[in-house]
Amino acid sequence: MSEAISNLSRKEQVIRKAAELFKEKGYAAASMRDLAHLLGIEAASLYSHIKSKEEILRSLCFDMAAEFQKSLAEVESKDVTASEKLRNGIIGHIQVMAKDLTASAVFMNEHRHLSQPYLRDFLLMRINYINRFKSIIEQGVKSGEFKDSIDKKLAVMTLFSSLNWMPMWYDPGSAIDPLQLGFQLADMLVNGLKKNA
Amino acid sequence: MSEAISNLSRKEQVIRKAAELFKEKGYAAASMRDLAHLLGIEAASLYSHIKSKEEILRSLCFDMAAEFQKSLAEVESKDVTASEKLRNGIIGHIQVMAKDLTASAVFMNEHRHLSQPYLRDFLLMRINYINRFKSIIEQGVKSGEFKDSIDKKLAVMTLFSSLNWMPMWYDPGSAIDPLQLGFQLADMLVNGLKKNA
DNA sequence: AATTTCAAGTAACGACTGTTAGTTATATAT
DNA sequence: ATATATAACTAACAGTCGTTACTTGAAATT
Repeated sequence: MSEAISNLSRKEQVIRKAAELFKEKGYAAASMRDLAHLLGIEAASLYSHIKSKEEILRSLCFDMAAEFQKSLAEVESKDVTASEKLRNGIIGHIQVMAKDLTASAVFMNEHRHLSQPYLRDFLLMRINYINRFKSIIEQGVKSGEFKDSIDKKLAVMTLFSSLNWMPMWYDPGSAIDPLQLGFQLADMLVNGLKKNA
Repeated sequence: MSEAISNLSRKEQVIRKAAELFKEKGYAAASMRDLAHLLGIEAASLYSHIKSKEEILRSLCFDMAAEFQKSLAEVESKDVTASEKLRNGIIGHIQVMAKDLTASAVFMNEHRHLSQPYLRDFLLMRINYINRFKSIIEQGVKSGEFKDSIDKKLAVMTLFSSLNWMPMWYDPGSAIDPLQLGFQLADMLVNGLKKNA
C-alpha cells in the first residue's frame, strides 16, 4: 500500500516536471535526458517511474480532459437560461485550466503527438465537448437570447480559441484572479466590447 | 537571371511543402527525410535549395510577419472611429491569414523553435503588433465607444486567440468566405453574441 | 537482523537526426 | 558543340533519441 502511494507521489513529480518541460519546449523537442537533468537524475532512471515518454503525455492530456468533462456536466445539469449556461461553462472551463496552467498548455498544444488509438479517442472527446457548447449556443439562438445571424461554428470556435490560449498569456500572479477573468471573458463574448447604447 | 528565378521557384516549392509538413507534424517532429520523401527526392538534395531546416522556418515566420505589419499599417493610416479601425484590423488580419493558411499555422504554432537572435526579433515584432491593436482598443474606450470596464490585456489577448486559431479549423472550401468570416468575427467581438435589446 | 522495496546508477542498443562532401545526369545558353 | 547551371544522387559524419538490462545503495518492513 505505502509503496503505491509513495511511488505515485514520485511519479507525480516526474509528470509535473515533464509538463513544464513539454510546455516550454514542446513535446517533440523535449528529450528524456532534458527531463532527467531537471530532476537531477539520469535519463534511464526515469523508467523506474514511468513506462514511456508518451505515457506522460497521455496522463497529462486525459486527466485534463476528464476535468473539463466533469465541469461541463455539472453546468449542463442546472436548469438555467442559455446565456447563463454559456457563462457558467466559460467560467468552469477557465477554473479547470487555472488549477493547472502548465498541464492545460500541454493539453492544448501537444495532444497531437499522441499515437493511435489514443489520439483518436482524444479528438472524439474534444469534438463531443465542443458540440455540447455548440448546443448551448443553439439553445440561445432558439430562445431568442442570441442573434440568429451568427455562424454557430464560428461562434463556438472563437469561444474555444479564446479559452484555450489563456494558459499561454495568463499570469497567475497578476491582479485579476481566474474567477474574475472568467466573468470578464464571458461578458466580453456574450455582450461584446461595445457599450450598450 | 534565369538561374535565380528558377532557383527561387524550386526553393519556394520546398518551403511550401515544408510548411504543410510543419503544420501537420510540428517543426521538431518533422524530419528533413520526411520533407524530402514528400518531394520525391533524397534528404541531402534539399540542401541544393535551402541552407538549413531553420532557414525554412525563418522564411515562413518572417514573411508572414511582414504581411501582418503591412496590413495593420494600412488600417492605421485611415482616419476612422476606433470600432471601424478595430473591425478593419480584424478583417485585414484574417485576409492575410486566408492567403496562406498553412504558413499562418506555422507562424502561430512553430515560431518558438526559432533560435536566437531570430526568436527575440520575432517576439518583439509580435508584441509591437499586439500593442498597436491594444492602442486601438484604448482609443475606443477613451472615445466612449467601448466599455471602460473591460480589461484591455484580456480584450486584446482574446482577440488574438480567436484570430490565431482560425487557420486550425477554417476550411477554405466551406460556405463562408474569408471576408464574410472577418465581418462576422469582428461583429461578434465588438457586439457580442447577445441580441441588442 | 534479514528481507523487501524504492530510487537511483552504469552501459549500451539500434534507430534516427541535420548536415557535409563530392559526384553525375540533364537541360539551357553561348 | 561547348560551357554552364540546375537539381538531383550516394555515402557518410557525429550527435541525439527513447529505451532496455542489469546493478547498487539506502530506507522501510517483517
